[in-house]
Amino acid sequence: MNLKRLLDERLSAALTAAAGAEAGAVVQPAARPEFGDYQANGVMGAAKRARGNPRQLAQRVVDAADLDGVAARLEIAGPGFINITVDDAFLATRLAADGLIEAAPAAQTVVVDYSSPNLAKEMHVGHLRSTIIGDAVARVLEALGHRVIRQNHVGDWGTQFGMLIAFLDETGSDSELLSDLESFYRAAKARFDDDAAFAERARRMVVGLQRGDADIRARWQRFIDISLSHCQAIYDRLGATLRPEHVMAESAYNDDLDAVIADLDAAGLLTESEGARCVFLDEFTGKDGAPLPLIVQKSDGGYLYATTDLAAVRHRARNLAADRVMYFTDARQALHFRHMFAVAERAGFGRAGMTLEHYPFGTMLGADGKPFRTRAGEVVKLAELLDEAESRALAVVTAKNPELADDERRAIARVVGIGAVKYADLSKNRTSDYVFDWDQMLSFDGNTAPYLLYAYTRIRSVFRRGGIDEAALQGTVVISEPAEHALSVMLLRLQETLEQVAADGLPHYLCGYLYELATLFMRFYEACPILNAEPAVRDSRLLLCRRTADTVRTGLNLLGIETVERM
RNA sequence: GCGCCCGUAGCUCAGCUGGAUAGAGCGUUGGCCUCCGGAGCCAAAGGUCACAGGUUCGAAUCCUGUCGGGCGCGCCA
Repeated sequence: MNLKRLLDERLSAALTAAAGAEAGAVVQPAARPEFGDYQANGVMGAAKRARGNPRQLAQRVVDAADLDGVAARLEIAGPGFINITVDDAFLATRLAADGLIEAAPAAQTVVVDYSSPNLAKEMHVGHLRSTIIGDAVARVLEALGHRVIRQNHVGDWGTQFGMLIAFLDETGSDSELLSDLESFYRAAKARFDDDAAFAERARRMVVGLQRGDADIRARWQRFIDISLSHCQAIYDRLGATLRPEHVMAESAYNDDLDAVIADLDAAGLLTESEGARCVFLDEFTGKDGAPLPLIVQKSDGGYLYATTDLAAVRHRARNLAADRVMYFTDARQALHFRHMFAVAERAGFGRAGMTLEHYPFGTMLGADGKPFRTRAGEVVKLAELLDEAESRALAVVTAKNPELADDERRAIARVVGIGAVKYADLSKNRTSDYVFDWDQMLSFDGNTAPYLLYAYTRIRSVFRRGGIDEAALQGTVVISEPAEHALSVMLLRLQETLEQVAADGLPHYLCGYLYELATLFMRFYEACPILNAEPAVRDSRLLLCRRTADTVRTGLNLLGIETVERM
């Protein structure tokens, strides 16, 4: 149940009746514990509009509000706030009756476009954010009952692939070099720059590729398959839900591009400029106020990423019947997407009610504030980043728990290390750049994956130590201590949090929620004996433990992070 | 030149459609294991929310300007 929405609806109805005009109660989580659990801030504004006294209006709202059995107390405070304390019996009932997550009000078909690496090179840290943020949002949308269609718009087309195919010819597809696409690319580039004959072969490959030459296409496909298998290995390690069937490569739109141009032409949007075919919209200008084109066909006849992106919009509307398309890409592409969305709309590539939404994020920086690189100044490969995360985590786990068996420590280190990297990224809101810092993310304190995993293992430990069969626990929670009340309210706030994540595409709301939940659990744990409590209290507290564990595990899983039973 | 994003504690970050005394973690200082895991809990110190105006009952949040940083602006993606 979305408790926040329930309170908001009931209080808004009362406020509208009392004020004689449509008004929202504006319910939010309370800013401070002494204000209760939630607060309604809408009375002051409504009173202002009605030229009434806010405290008197607040009193009428409190009198009229239909919250019997939901709120234990409604208190008017300050200039006209209504502070809401949720009823303990109500909390107990909901915790017993409700599942963790329920379907959101209106189910949609949502296309989530994320990861989208360039297959010419190996995945590097620049691909991390798109992959894990997009994946987390996709999972949350699914959990809320939406139909999610993942689209991995990989780059597999263009001039650089001619060079790579030519080089593949020389080295063979079982080449050692291919295990490291980054060096393969560099070696190919060196050949291209140094050897005119090779460069000529590379150019012929490009032409053949575009013309659909079967032999060249087959060789291209071989390279793509190898590169994609590298990506899949990374996805599997990262615990991303992306699978081969989600790949919808640029090349897949190849046959649609002529039609895109024709459609743009038919809509009267096409203009030729300096030999290229462009779309000019009045609201887009570039340097010195000159009209900014969206170039859809180069002067040599070749198509561009804008063309492919437009074809993708068309496909997502017509064939996938999307209601909402979410793009998770680098913030530097913001202008491109705004531009492309506007053109798509003018051209009628969308469908009624379908929204195109860009979710940008910034560059990953090193501790020095410069783009995150190796000491040698090279981009950091994702595979190497994950190796380091696991080895650092293993060192910490070994230091903390040397008595654990070697293979168990490795298993824990994998979950903790990968989880720490993902969580460090997911927990930040920044649409601008963010600082990647090993020490911070593996410090195992504060708002980090290790802290949450630790909280989880402590709960599991209670069940282990007590020899409790958690599945057999019965009855309802009985709330007596403040720490139990605070924990219970927070447990019920998962739903509103997930709906917020789905609405805004910001997984850090979920991170913040889980951190608060874990903190409240730790307080409860310190304040309230569990196994040593008298039987009725003990069972109630065990129920709270079980629900907390389920919530933390579910929340972490929605972020694409696994849990461990001990660490 | 124009546009987008950003500027919150020494550092890394929260702050949800404008709400009450701007919150966490790290670091610093000081407490807490006769009790379910001390990778924990409690407390203290630390802020002209870049700056200046404006809007209003109320501004970190909205508007304008200034300063500072990042990024983008025709055939790469």
